[in-house]
Amino acid sequence: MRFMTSLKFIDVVARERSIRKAADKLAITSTALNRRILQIEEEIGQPLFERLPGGVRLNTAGEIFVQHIRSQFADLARVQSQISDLSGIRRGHVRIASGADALRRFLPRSIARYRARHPAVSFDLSRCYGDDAEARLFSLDADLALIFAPIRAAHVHVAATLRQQIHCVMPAGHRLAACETVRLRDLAGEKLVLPAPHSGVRQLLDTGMLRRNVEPETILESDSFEFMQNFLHFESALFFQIPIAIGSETGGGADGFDDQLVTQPVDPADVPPGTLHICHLKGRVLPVAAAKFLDDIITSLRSAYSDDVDQ
Amino acid sequence: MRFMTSLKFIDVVARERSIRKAADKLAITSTALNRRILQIEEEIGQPLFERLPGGVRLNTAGEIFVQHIRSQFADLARVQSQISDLSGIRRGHVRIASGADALRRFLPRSIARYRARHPAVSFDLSRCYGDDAEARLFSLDADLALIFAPIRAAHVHVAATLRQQIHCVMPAGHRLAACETVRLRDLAGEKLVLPAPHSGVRQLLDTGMLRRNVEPETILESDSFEFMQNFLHFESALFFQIPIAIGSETGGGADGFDDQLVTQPVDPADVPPGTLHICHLKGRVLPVAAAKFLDDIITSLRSAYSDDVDQ
DNA sequence: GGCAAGTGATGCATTTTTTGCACCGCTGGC
DNA sequence: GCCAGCGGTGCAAAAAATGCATCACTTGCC
Repeated sequence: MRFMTSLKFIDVVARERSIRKAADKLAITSTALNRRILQIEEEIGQPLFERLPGGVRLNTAGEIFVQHIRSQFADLARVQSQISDLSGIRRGHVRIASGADALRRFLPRSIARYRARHPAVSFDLSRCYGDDAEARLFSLDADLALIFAPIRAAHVHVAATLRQQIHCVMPAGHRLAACETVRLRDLAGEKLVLPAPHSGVRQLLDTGMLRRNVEPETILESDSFEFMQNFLHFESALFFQIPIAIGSETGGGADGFDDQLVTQPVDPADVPPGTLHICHLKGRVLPVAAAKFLDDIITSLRSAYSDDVDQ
Repeated sequence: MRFMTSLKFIDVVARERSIRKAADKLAITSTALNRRILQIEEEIGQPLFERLPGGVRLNTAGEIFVQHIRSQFADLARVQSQISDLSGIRRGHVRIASGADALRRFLPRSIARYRARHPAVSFDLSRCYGDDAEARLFSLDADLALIFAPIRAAHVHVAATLRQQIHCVMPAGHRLAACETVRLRDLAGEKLVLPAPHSGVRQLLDTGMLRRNVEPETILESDSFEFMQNFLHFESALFFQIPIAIGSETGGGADGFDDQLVTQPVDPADVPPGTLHICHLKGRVLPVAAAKFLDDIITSLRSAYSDDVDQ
């Protein structure tokens, strides 16, 4: 897209906060890049960057303009995917910002199923936490976000939500495996592996523990499901997850999940269910591919979790 | 805006439906223009125009792309006005599509008042009827529209409405000038000058006449207020208008209005009040200047017509 | 204090891109 | 069957973008 290069350049300079670094990245000379920026600033009639000794930084006008540029790029992508759709083949690129929960089992399966029908659609998955995901939506670096945490930003539109009860994962044969639900008071004396402090699961747990006045024995903190899962092979402990991360939505719960581990729901009276939010930027028209994929995962969630899905 | 020229070119070609005509308008050679178009079509990966023996025409992909281009231009204008606003001076350009009613007295006064505060804002007024106005909003050739007619298009957002009773304009000393309201049955035997058939006033009148079974003696049809007004100096007749076209909102009703003419409201029992719609394209973020001017006219309408304004 | 390394800006020669001219092939109307 | 109008193309000239060398400046370090 030759007619967008100058704008792309400005976007990169804004991200790199340096003309020379951006020039390296764009494989041109810093002088060429510098002059393009000066030219556009002249056309706009105002500088877009503050010149600092160590580089450049967007000023207020620049912030506004770069936001405009990004929305133009996103809109152009939408237009292209819409045009490609005319020829019958759905082309496009869907960029998803997701927490580790949905990224683990749900999204791989969903994307594979979607791609089986539309092989010309490519995907971009980036794992990130709530605030990051919202920021990525806002900077138009992501089309969709799946966040297991409260939504704070006002400019995010929640297309669907999925209620998820926290589950406790333990070695098969653990004494708690027999109970129907796990109560927090049962955790006394158990060794716990907790998720990272900023994760949605952790925050729900913390609130519950505080309320029930339970002081857990935390032996580890990790934001890696794989790590926790494998750790339990060596030392008996408990960790926590939500069903969508375990992949039980295909039924059974065994489905490829570690044979040596079992999961039990934590009692909702102790820890209330959290909410997975599936969202995109408010007011934005999504590219065809992203919009259809969004439909796709909502219907697939509904078929798996029916009552727990809201729109 | 050098980085938008190629897009502007495509827009003009789409409007002119001819590369050569567009090239004339853009003051370049047809070959240069032709090649720019071919280049962009190649970058898009699909042709945007059908080549006909007598020129070119947008194909479906082109329609989508041109709509994108126009929204880009509108958005760029918004960004520029927003950036200019940072420096304290409000710059910008507001394009208004309006019926003759509001264009006559209300808009000149409103715009002059606005420009007194913001001299760097320029305006573009185009008189057009309901459907045209909606089309202009959609093709982003207008920011605001003031239409005294029902809104049909779904993509139009109505920011405010103003109820307006049809008034009857007659020579001073006319026998009906004494009545409080004009009933349709009083019009029997009167010579009428009716507004153009597609005008909102005319359609309300027609409905009322049909219902009351009144057969008016129509001696003229005109869509020009000036014509009708001056015609009454030579031949005694009646014509119809809404208050906003007469300019009575500043109080009194005389205010520069023809001394030899008086206005009387048509009885609402015979002809229901119509609605002036003040609208813009749904989902669009208006440039600062347009948004503020919109606020301006809504508050000025409210102070003049209070109860008849809805938002 | 001075030096080195980093930044953005600028003059000038070079390369790349765009433009204009002349011309082609084609279609529709007279 | 010709003619006017259309879009498309080869080639040379004009214009724009680029790269190199260099400047002015700030910061951190010795």
